[in-house]
Amino acid sequence: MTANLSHRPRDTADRPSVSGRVKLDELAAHLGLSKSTVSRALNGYSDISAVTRARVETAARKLGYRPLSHAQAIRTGQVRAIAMVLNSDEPDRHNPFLQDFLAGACEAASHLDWTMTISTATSERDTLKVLSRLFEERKADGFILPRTAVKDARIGLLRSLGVPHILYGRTGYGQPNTWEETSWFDIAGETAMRKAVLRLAGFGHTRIGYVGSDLKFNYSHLRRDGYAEGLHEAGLPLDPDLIRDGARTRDEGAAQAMALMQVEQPTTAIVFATDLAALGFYPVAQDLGLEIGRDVSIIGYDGIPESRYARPALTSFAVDSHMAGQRLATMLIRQIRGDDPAGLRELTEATLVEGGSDGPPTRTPQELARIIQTDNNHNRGDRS
Amino acid sequence: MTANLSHRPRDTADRPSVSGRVKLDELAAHLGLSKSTVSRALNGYSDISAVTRARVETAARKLGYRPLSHAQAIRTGQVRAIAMVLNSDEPDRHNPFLQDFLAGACEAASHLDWTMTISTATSERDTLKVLSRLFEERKADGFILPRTAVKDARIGLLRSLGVPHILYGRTGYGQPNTWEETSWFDIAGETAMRKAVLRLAGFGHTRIGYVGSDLKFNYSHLRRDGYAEGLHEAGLPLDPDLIRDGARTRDEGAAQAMALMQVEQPTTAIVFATDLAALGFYPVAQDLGLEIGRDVSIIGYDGIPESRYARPALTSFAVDSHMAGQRLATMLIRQIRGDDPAGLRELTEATLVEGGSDGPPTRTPQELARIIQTDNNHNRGDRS
DNA sequence: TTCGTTGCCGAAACCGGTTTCGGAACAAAA
DNA sequence: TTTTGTTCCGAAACCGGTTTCGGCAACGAA
Repeated sequence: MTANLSHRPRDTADRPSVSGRVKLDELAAHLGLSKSTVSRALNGYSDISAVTRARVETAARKLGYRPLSHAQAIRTGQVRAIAMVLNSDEPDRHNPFLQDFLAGACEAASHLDWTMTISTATSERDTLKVLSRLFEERKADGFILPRTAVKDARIGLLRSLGVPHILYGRTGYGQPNTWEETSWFDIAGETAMRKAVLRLAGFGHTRIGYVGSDLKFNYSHLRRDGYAEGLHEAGLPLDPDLIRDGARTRDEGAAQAMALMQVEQPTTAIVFATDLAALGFYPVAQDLGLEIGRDVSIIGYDGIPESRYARPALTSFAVDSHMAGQRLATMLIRQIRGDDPAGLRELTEATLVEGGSDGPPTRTPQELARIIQTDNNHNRGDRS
Repeated sequence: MTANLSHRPRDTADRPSVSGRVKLDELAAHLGLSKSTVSRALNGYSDISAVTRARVETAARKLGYRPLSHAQAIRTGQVRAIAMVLNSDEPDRHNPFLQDFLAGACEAASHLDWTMTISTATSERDTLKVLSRLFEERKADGFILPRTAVKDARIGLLRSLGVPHILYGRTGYGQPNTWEETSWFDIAGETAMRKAVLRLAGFGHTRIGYVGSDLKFNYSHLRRDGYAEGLHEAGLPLDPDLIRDGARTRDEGAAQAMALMQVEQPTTAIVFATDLAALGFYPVAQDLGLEIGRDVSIIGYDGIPESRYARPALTSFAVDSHMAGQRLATMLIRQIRGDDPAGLRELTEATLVEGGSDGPPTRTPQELARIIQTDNNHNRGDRS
């Protein structure tokens, strides 16, 4: 094996390197230029003549020259990579949108010749450690922070370290100006919730319940506000008993919805902060003897694919994860390149996707209560 | 605040650098050693005395020294990163397991102080380009190739480039020794399919259908073989009419299953190569007036979360994506570090998760045909 | 005492790019 | 003709590590 090596002729500069890769040296030698000139030509310096630049560029393309990113990084300090740390601790972590989101982010990053590195953590504290390590080793130049919390330790850490970052979601609910200089991208869940209430009120519903999500996340507060605002606009009273929070999963959504229905005056409609919680309501409704879309109307939020396959299909406000990933990646890269973080903010809206899960009320709360009472006795213990 | 700085004596090497980061130089100066000694001490060279090594290690820990990965890479040629390119073109790309898989892979990688970079492509050709770029710029030292096809262009490319890679799934079905020197990790879908048939046969079914997946993927062939083998072991005849291939999505699964039922002699049980296809059967069964688990038995494969929430819950062979990611990452890193690829192979099995979707047959094919005939007329055109 | 060894460390080259700086060539102004 | 600018490029420093190589002590053996 090694015998080959000793027999090999002494290499001259023009010959492609052993590894097959063309190096800057070799490209320069091929062109009869110095490597500094070639480098500057490729990086758009203005002290290179137009003809030389053109020559260099065509030669680079022809020889397939591709600079090693880490070799560039050692001088420039940038690895041209952004990162995201997922918390695999969450109970609702089975996010079917992850691939869409990543596709959007990677697409945008690739387009600018950047890459995306991801990592996972098993807790909030672990997340901070992973973020630190990733940046200290310069595996990434900046971070996308998904699932922002009301009080989010990640933001403080990265800000104190001076590391570029962008939030997917706002933060600091109730503490104005907390995210003064932070850039973010978000989808206005509050607007969707407001519209959901108005839609239901437009159908004629007057008792509209709300099942919210984990209040540690910022979006939960905003969506609840949107629900309240919708009621206000519709001229309906805000009844605290109709608000149930903390439904993170399907089962928790089912439990909270159940709590709204098994009372003297059940709601005729429910707005869910997440599709997952809304989907949890389907078996519950069946057990209670209620037909979704007729006896009781529900609206969800997220637009997860499963909601399209529920029967009836769930009316929901769909989020464009692909676009979110794309915007976040481009905005983050722009920030790393020097843009002012405060200027990098965007708020978009979810789009309503109509299903068959909502419509005009067909029952009064009293009638619902009666159905639930009788039917619940029948089916009790029927399920595991 | 900054006043402190100006009063400070002209800096000797001991002071931490401006950026806050401790560099190897500074660590060495702090210790009164040369940086080469410190580097060798940290990298486990044998020509460093035990006491010196210990001193270096504690100092490094205390000062929080963390080498820049790209600075190391320039000399070592390794960036300590593995990558995976997802094809976001697939119709069944909404993989709820992605996060589990990534978590497993990242966990294993982090444990060895490696990282994971991901990218997406929009077609098969695009995938090849992305792989090339990623490796040429040395964004990664090796690749995990998910969703192996029977004829997989990615493998040829990476092999010809001499790039380390590992397959998630086998390849080269029908062409023995194609993947001679390639390392892979896979879950024996064929075994699961065989067991599924035997389970159904054990229940007393004699007409067992099969709905397979896209034959361009290697696993589709293996699973179909497993189905055939199961029939053989059970002493049942293999009827080509009971085999339907190419169901990539829910809807396609529904269509193929429908084709198995709307005949003179419907099957009393169906084995699905994927849960997604099996879930597509639920509304179909309802339309046909059949109760899943009684009138017709079905078994799926994958163990996606939705199958737990179907009613009745889908009996399925569950795949441990987290483990898969973990094994693939560790095996790939081991390969990059010099292990023989041919020795790095693993085959595990999926685990049966019982739901209520299968059981002893309660109808003969003739009875099923009659039910379907009448009920189908009733419900025709009932759905959008 | 002398001559290898061996253990341990420092100096310097090296990796593949980027960036600074100075200077040659040439044109325009004095 | 000399001076002053421009334009454009090469030499060399530089980034922060890793690796090679040689040398100095200390030690044991002759």
